[in-house]
Amino acid sequence: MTSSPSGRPLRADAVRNRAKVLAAAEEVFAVRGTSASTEEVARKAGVGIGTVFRHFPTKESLLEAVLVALLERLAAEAEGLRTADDAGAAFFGFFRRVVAQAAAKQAVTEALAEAGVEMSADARAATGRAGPDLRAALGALLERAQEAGAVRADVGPAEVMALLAGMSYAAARAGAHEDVLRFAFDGLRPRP
Amino acid sequence: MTSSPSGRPLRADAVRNRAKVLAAAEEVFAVRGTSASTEEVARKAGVGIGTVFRHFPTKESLLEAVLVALLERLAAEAEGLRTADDAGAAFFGFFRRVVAQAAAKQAVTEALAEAGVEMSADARAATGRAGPDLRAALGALLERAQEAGAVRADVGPAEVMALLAGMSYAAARAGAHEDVLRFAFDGLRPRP
Amino acid sequence: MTSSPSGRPLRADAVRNRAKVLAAAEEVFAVRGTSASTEEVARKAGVGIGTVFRHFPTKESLLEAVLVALLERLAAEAEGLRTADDAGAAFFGFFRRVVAQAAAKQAVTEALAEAGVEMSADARAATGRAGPDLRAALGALLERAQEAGAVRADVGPAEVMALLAGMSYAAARAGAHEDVLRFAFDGLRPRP
Amino acid sequence: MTSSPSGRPLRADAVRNRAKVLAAAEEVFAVRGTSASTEEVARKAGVGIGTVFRHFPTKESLLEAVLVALLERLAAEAEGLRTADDAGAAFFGFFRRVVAQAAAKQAVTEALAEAGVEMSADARAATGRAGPDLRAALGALLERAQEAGAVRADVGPAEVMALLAGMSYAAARAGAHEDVLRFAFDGLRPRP
DNA sequence: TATGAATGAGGTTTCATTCAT
DNA sequence: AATGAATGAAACCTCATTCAT
Repeated sequence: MTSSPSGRPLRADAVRNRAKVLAAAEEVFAVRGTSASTEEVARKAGVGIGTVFRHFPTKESLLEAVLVALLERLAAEAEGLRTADDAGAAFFGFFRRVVAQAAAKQAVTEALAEAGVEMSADARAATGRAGPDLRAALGALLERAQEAGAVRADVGPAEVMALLAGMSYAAARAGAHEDVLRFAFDGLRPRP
Repeated sequence: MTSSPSGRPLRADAVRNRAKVLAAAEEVFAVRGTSASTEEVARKAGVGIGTVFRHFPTKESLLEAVLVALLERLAAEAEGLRTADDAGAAFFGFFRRVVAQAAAKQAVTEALAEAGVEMSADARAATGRAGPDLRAALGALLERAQEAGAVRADVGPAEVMALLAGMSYAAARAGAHEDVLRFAFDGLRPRP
Repeated sequence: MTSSPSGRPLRADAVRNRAKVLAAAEEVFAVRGTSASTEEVARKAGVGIGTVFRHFPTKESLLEAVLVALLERLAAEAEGLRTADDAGAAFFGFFRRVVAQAAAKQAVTEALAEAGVEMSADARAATGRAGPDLRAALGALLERAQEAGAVRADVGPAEVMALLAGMSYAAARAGAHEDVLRFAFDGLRPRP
Repeated sequence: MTSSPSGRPLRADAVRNRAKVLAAAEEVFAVRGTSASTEEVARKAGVGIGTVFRHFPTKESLLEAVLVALLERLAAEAEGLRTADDAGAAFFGFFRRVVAQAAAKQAVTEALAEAGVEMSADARAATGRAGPDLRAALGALLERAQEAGAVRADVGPAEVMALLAGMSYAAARAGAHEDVLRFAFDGLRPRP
């Protein structure tokens, strides 16, 4: 899972440092935006600037890694809800939690957008399996919720992803909260 | 309205230059993102870099001016719909057109987010009257649509602004279109 | 002659600064080798680092400009000797002076090598007309010296350029002087 | 002869590694120039970067070792020709072969220049016995060639070394070959 | 007023060297 | 002894901003 570009497994301390750098990057980019300097990431991680570049040879690759990590976390969370008792609650709850995270971490929104339906070839390459994984897991939640009658039948996973990205953006930037989600959710429910 | 930083009215050619710079900035930032260089804006406008900084003393002030211009345009459009015959069509049509614009110009999304409900003091100072103007005009459209029974009564202008920003973002980044708006609009309609 | 990339003539002060930078670069690279830093050149020239990069957008382009300047100077010198009375003295004297210069400035040798007979397409593009100009001027000197019987008839300009480059290198690095040129010159004279 | 920096004799595998590193350095520096990274040498040698620095504690010491190895090889070759039948052919043949090698490996030229007549104290310390050895062996070839009447009597070993370095440079950089050597050799032959 | 050359802080990236494993 | 991750100084280059022309 965590292996060097040469294919060999990383040394234990290298793994630790890689994780420290990634965590620091996530936080710094969330707070300061993606234009924050790599040097600040290094400082926050408590490592030398050279260490950051050993693990992520360009700033872009570091940004990508942050996105991938976020997507993987979300996909895992969705995956865990696949067998929940109440399919509707699982679906809407997941949606709600993603948006809440986005309100705290701007990067989440960008990650969602990148993972979105019609990705560019570049973005697809960048996020690797993480984007498709999330879409698949979300698709499964959606399907079960539809079967349970909690979500209308004429919605597709692509539309849900787009709504998710949009609501996350709104939460992060325009200060939207529960109030706004109410309407979005009503739009997804079967018309009475 | 168009006056130099020193407060004096601008000479005719200075007014023309200011407009040229603004138009160029709008295009350059739309295409290249806000990290495009001021120099590129000057080149596109066909003026010297010094001229750009004479009219907009910092890059940030130039970005703000672009936002304000966009907001003013949207507010004017909304204003023009205030007396439309079909209040529901006016409201949803305006929403749709804003999102369509956003799909083409990323800056629109950012402008909407900045104009959003609970703006920071900084942003408020930056966008001046443009944000409130848009919110007021949109509020009027909303109210009339609600009176006409086209939009549910428990929505406020703040929520609409947030939805607008979110859907614009989704359109610009995640490739969402009409398909997604369908659900958002259904969420805003009165429950049958 | 000295014009900006955009084709317009440079402002007077810009011309002065360009010359200062070029002179500084010549000296710094001569003393410290081509791996000397661009910052040192800026310091020596008494300008900011940004100024160096405004005139020469990459370090490579600065190195090229130094080479070109050297080649142009040599070509001009050779050109001036075209009508000298004693064609043999003109030829050998020029050769000698070039080697003496090379002993002081390492860059001269590199310039000669770049200007040499079978240049790569890259180098040709880099040195522009400067290399061919020098070869042409040197060729003229050679021809007249051959007609005057001072140089053997079976030497071509390409061989002379190669000898020139080689002797310059020897002078600069291995400390060769007049003693060594004696033999090289004897090799170029008609066999008695 | 091959001992670690600490003076102790090396283990057999350490000797092998030292040789691997040296061979890799020779090739890498020949192809990429002396600014190639130490890391690339390590990669080519198939060892870790730490191993390179264990054997050659600075990059400069590695470069020196490459030079010394080249000089030793040339000195050995010259040594082997000391008793050749045709002293003139031996001398000129050796000269020719050195130049041919230099055309392929830039480092040869630098090695020759370093080994040249009036070395700096630094360079002398660096190349150790290798420079003097080559000069001595070349001097012997020269002397015998002079006794045989193949080379003029007024040339000294210092001048020959300088010519050798210069012609090697010309061969490596300016693409000179046999054509140019003809004239250099004629310059060394007795005037008829 | 308009121009664009000059400035220099700051960003990304490389690499010789050190040191824990 | 060998490894390769960590280090950080220093390189190249960009760009918002200032200022002489």
